[in-house]
Amino acid sequence: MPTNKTVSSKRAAVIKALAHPSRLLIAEALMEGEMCVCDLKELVGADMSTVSKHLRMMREAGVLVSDKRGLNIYYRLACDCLGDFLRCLDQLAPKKAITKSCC
Amino acid sequence: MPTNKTVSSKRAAVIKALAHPSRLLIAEALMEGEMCVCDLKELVGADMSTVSKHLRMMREAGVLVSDKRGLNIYYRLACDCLGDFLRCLDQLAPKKAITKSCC
DNA sequence: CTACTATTTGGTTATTTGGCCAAATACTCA
DNA sequence: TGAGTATTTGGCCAAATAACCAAATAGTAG
Repeated sequence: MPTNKTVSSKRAAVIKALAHPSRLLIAEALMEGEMCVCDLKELVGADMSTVSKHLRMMREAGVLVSDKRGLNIYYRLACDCLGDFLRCLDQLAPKKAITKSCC
Repeated sequence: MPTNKTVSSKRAAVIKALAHPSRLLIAEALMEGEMCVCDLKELVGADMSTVSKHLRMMREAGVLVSDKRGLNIYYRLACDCLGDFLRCLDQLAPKKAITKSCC
């Protein structure tokens, strides 16, 4: 039986695949529909090799699925739960200090 | 107006706060209710200073809220959307290879 | 005030990450 | 076959991360 720590590690690896500005930008764009690497390169504005490595990481984590058609490789999201999660996160307010229970 | 990239960066910073085995373990534990640092130290099994730094990061990202009572500082989750998201992620299957469209 | 407890902060180190460039693959089309 | 296009891989370097230990801080209780 898997321990709590094992489960958390696996989940964290998936979450890490989304925890980078460029990778999240890619995931957000793919919520609208599939895109090829060259489109994503334009979107991110980085070297194609860099984008390719991000995509590989996301694919290996199970977040993305790829599909080769013609000259291009198209990527799309493997799950549809991202939107709800992001909407929820957007409501959070970053804090710097420790909140005291009283005032 | 914020650009897509700016939005993604802010969101990614929040997600990053969850993208570490120990930090996710902490977040999962806090889904059951608040805990103090010393409890979380036992849970994670790392040096208290290490745990404290993880907690600080999560708090600054807005994921956790802290609350000092008596000698202890209690942490709890700032949002309740984690459970649904994790259930969704658990359905993903990590892949190594690029999937061909045909067979 | 002093000792004690819980937590945070600072310093150091080893590891991981993310970026670019250049080269290698893989595949299509003429 | 050979050129051309799309993508991945390998190498390298700078920067960020995460761990521990030791020391500082804040607050409580005697």
